[in-house]
Amino acid sequence: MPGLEFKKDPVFLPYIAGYFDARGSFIVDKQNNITMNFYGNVDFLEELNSLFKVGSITLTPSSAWKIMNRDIPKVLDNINQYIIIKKDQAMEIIEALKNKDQYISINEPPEDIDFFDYAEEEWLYFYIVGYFDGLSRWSLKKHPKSNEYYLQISLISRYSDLVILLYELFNVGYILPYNDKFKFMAVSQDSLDLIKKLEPFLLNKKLELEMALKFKKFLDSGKYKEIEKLTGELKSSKKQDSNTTMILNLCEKLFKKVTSKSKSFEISKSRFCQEAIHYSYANLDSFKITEDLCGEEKKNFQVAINIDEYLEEKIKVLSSFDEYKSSAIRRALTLYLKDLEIEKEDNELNEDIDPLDLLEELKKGGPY
DNA sequence: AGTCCGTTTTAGTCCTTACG
DNA sequence: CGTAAGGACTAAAACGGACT
Repeated sequence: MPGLEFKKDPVFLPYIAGYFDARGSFIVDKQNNITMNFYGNVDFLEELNSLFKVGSITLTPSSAWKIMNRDIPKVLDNINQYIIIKKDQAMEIIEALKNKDQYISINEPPEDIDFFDYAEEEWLYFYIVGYFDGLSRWSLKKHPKSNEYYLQISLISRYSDLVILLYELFNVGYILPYNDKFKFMAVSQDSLDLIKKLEPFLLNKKLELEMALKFKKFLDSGKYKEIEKLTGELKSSKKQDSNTTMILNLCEKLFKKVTSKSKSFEISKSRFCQEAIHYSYANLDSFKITEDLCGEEKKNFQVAINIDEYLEEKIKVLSSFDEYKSSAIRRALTLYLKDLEIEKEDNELNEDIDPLDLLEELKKGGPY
């Protein structure tokens, strides 16, 4: 079978449709602007961009090819007939662009889709390859007991049919339940067999493929030191250049407090956490004796905090009393919340301080 | 094998700004 | 002055290693 090329042909277009179903999205904003997004490897996205000659590439926070409004049909008309998961959305968008509808509503894709309905279609194979090229994850691992190295390729999807088709088409791996989804897994020999079959068709996972082939070569010749090096390279290549956002896990109790406080101050949760870090840094003695409010509770709630270099430094200092950055920040939040309560009581007694001024000050920069 | 949780990566939305 | 590019922000999903 011939390989895939960036061409508007009946092999490539179903592939792109599969890719879009896996790693694409339609977004309609408040001004009714429509955006069609593709996420993935920059080089791959740039190839797409130059093939269709519309849209633009953005690099932060993760690389994406964005096509807006009137440009969308130039891409969508090519692949619409092959789209399966986002079919309804695609039709909606096409209609809306034609009729210049006032309000566009995008519905979630169906919970369940019978992909075997398409089993007769010759293009389904390329659709699945595209889906795989978009959504699969590759990593080099070392078995903790036997110290054997292996390549692991996984793909998580809510559509069981799709996962089963992948498993049946390539005749490798196994399927596991993953929360309310399904996880296709191929490890060791299975994953090597899989990439051998898919090698000519992978356009987005070129880097991963290159790594995997190198890995196979080193494994065959027993060069384990080289494999170690490769594992490191793979990890660092995956790392984002500028990681300015950190995600903090909170228990429900603390999350609710942070949410309501930041709402009443009309600042973002991120900003509130920043304030807490600055505050704790300025009050180290009290910080040291403050407990993490979440303790052993499950930490299922997430808050995003934007980190600049100053904040980074302060977090480092705070977490030097603590095992983890996260628990240090949770303690900082606990302290800040407690002291805000006390401050509030004081202010009610002190008429010299205008609470509105205090709020303004907080919005500007807060008590560092 | 399965769970937990700190951390990283990906996805989705909003907002400012540049530009015609 | 409206539009869209692109960055900023938020949220969700997933990873990975520890532990059992």
